[in-house]
Amino acid sequence: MVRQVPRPELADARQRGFHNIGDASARTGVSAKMIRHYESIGLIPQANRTFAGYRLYADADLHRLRFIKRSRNLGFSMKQIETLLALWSDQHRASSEVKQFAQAHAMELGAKILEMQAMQRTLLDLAKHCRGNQRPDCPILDDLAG
Amino acid sequence: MVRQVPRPELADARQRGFHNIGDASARTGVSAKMIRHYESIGLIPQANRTFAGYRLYADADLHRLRFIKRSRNLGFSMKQIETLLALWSDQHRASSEVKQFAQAHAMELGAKILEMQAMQRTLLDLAKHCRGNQRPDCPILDDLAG
DNA sequence: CATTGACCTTTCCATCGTTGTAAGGTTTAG
DNA sequence: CTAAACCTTACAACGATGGAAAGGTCAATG
Repeated sequence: MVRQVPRPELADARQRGFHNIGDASARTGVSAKMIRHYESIGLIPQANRTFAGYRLYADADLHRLRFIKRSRNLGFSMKQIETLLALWSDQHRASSEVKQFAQAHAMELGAKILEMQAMQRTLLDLAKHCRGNQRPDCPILDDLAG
Repeated sequence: MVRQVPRPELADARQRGFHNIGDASARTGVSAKMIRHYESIGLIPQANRTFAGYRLYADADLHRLRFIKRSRNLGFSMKQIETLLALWSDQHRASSEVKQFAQAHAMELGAKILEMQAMQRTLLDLAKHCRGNQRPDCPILDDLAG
């Protein structure tokens, strides 16, 4: 009676095209830490495990992780990425929906940019009026003080 | 034997020009919550108290709170504000020190602005190539998917 | 076969600035 | 006297990430 392999070991899984979390991290640029985190908040499905408890990722999972990574690079929040992922997997959604979503985010970014530019302008303006010498009098602090 | 007033009551303190935390908040735009927080992290000195434990603020304290508020509005971090407050109360520091500090922060802001502008450009570019109609095909998601 | 080092696991904590909540004491106006 | 509006502290949460601890597993050595 030949005993069956007692556990689907990691090496087996790898040969069948699965990746452990370190591999997945290296291939997607998402840290193992964050992969686990994304799983915990439901952004990616619960990973299959080896009998030893190691997470296993198929190529589709890596694909999803790269999608998340790219979205983060564009400044989308986790909540927004949740929406993007839903749109991505919804074959029937209208592209206008996605376009609107992207444009709305671009607007948000624009608002933040304007805000920061205003800060920067004020700062540079204050600095311009400051002698910047050895003397203590400084319009920058004077302005902050009101 | 005339009993002395057992506690310096709030009303008394108010008449002597002190403000309770709600007052201070209203007059500075800093929430009571944050005033307490700033005290806990040492950004402002521990407030005097009435015998009942209510915090009391003098005008100088309000001044300091407004300084903090304005600095926050310019995007300085708490740590940076700590430095600014130190510079503010240092009568002997050179104005060049303050100017450099302000300019350094302006540079930081500039870097973040560039980053967000790049995100925005990419997003708008993607959106431009998306039809935005009833059909499901969408270059935005295609790009995010890689 | 034993050890070692590189991996993996979970759990907890920290960051930063701000807000919310809960449970209780104080003041003030009616 | 009571109710509303204040105040107090202590704790938790947000969003995204990193770090550390304590322990199990795997692969390649000796």
